[in-house]
Amino acid sequence: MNGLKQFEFHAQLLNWYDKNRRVLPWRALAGEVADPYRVWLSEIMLQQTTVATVKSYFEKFIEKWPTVQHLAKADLDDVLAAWAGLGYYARARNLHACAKMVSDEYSGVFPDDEKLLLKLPGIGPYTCGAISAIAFDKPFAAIDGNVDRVLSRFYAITEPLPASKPEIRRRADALMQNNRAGDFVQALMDLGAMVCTPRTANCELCPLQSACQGLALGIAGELPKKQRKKPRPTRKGTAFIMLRGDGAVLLRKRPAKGLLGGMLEVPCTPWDENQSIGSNIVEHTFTHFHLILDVVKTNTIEHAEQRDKVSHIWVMTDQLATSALPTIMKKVLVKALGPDVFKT
DNA sequence: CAATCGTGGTT
DNA sequence: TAACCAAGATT
Repeated sequence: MNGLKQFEFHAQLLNWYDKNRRVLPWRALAGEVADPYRVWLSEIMLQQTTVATVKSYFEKFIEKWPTVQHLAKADLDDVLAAWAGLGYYARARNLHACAKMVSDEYSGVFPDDEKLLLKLPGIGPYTCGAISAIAFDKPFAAIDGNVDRVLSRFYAITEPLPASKPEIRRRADALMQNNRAGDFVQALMDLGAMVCTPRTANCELCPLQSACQGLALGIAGELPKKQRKKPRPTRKGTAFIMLRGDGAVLLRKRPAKGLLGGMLEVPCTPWDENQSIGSNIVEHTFTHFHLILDVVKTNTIEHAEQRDKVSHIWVMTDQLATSALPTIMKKVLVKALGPDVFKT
């Protein structure tokens, strides 16, 4: 970007954004400033999660809890139940904790100071920047996976992620201007989502093509470089289905933190790599391991009582659809009770 | 810094 | 089809 005439990155990208504006439930109309509550809620949901998946959850949350105060007053179990299926359940726990802090310490008004935003649970560097720019129109960068990719290509950054993060951060900060900060950060992400995509750079469609260093060097499609991820081990276990005479099924609550923290589960043996199991199985892939569970019906409660008795609860099967059950446990229950148990 | 933490879709 | 990816945060 040191040619005779500096490439107008900002203007070119915003022009493209205006012509390709996407309508999303949480996005304000042109010229309007968004509601910080909706921006925050959507940004938390969108962490490592696709737009298509988030839409229905966002609408459900807004309907159930129209303001941050409503959410603050909710029971965590209800928030977890509404979040069920969306994954990364620490987000739901932090969401609720953050709502309470905003409600109690900031009178229900999200602070527009980035240092204060960063202190709130679940708000890290990306989400802080996104809220600052989108909700408060402040010139703070919001660097997500899209921005990593777009800027790695535009500046031909060949150092692999995450080592290249500091350079990407410097580049992104340098691009921010006071004018239309929220639109600009969303435009950069939209460009990565719609044009400069992971497998295909689509440079012929890009408003930045004339100044893209990756394109000029013919390496845009190869960037950003990343280090390979470790292979996932396979763990196994047995899930015990216990049905009561009235049609209730025995569940238990998982510990408040860690994997599926605070969510409900069918009582299980521990999940180990060396368990031997039967053949009535369901499979599920988590971020860092693959799981195979054998689903066994039993009448003896001893299996469940090996661990914490206090957390066990009986749930009527017609209530399962609105319970805080993660996807793996829905698979287990469908395997044991049939697909109709989650029909509304 | 590297590991942990879900799920569904795409190639 | 196995790998990769998605508007990351936390420890």
